[in-house]
Amino acid sequence: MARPRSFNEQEVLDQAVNIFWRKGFADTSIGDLEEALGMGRQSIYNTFGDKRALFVRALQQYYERGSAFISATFSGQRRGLDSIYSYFDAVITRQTDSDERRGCFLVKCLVDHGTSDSEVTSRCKSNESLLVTVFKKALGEALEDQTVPGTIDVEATAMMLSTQTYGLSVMARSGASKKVLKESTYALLKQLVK
Amino acid sequence: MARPRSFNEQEVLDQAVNIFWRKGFADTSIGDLEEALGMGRQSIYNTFGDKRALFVRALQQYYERGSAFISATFSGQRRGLDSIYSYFDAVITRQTDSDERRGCFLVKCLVDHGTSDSEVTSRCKSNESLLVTVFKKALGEALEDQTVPGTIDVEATAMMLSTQTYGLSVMARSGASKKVLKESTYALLKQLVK
DNA sequence: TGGGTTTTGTACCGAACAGTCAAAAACAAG
DNA sequence: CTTGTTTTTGACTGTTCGGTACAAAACCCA
Repeated sequence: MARPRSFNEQEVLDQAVNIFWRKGFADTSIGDLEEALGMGRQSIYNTFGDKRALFVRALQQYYERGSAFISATFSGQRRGLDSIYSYFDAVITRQTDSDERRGCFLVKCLVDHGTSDSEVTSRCKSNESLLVTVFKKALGEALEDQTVPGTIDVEATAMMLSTQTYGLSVMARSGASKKVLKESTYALLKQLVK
Repeated sequence: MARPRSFNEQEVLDQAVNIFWRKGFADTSIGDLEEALGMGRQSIYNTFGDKRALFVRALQQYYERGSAFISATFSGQRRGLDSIYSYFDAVITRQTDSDERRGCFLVKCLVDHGTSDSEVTSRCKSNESLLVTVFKKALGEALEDQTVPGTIDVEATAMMLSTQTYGLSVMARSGASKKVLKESTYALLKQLVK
């Protein structure tokens, strides 16, 4: 009945994440978006509303993929300390495999917009609490398996591992190599082993 | 011989840090700076050159103060694990004592500008290597005192503690309370004790 | 092939931006 | 008080910004 769209919405949102990640929200102009998304100005406004709404959509897509990734990593065959190891391995690989997209987009948004932007903080909080939850689950399993000392504070340790995840993102952003990040992470996890 | 300045340069730079920290570089207009710094537009351009130069000066001042703070903390009477504990205590207090200035300005700049801005990254790198250096020194002392296991990898552990410092800054930015940050940090440091 | 609907390209708008210019104001020294 | 130097004030400029209006183009269905 009508002219079909010449773009795929999810692919476009991926490109939006890319450019917002690289330049930040304020420094990304509509012209930049036209070029990066490969669509005209009016199509952008038709599809997403305005620059801000497009940003939130992009952030949402990134968040959903990240959550799925976390859930998948912690619900495979691995359990306990193993799942924690493999999660950090995957995170480090993800965060160092591209020269431009270093770190975590959620961390960038969080640091960018601080506590004032509820659209940003709500997604970051959700991500964080998911992370704490899966860490607690894995630590609980490790306690069952007796691979960690029975004296650890599960809640605080899960928080600490989340903090380390944030730290890795900043480290990656500052250009740290995969090797350094892995050694640093192993130095942490080795201390956990019983 | 001439009209004296009506402002103190260091105080003005502090205010510049404040507003750049709160709004980010791109979102801070010259008008915002006039208001925050309490000086006219032409005075800003006379004194600092342009917006970018002012930003770099502000960053530099923040960096110098931070470095002095780190050096001071690790050259007091405390040594070994004690100095590491007191450093994290001080960091956590600094990063949570104000509702607006949460986290670390260097981390914000690093995440903001990524690896592309050499003026930013050089200061962050300097800060990071200073931190790694003092952590290594403290861990070396702890080894002498036999308060940590002889098996630890000093280099990797120092890196890991720096990563944790970055992580704390992001956590603080996301609104974590002083209590949570302390518990999380203690969960980490307790694992280090022999 | 032609009508109806949606997408797309182009031109455009007021606002806000970083930065400049010139004149006025404030001081120190004689 | 006058002179010389610097800071300050405020108006101004060209550019870029996010967003809009409108018409042309592309497509589906009949």
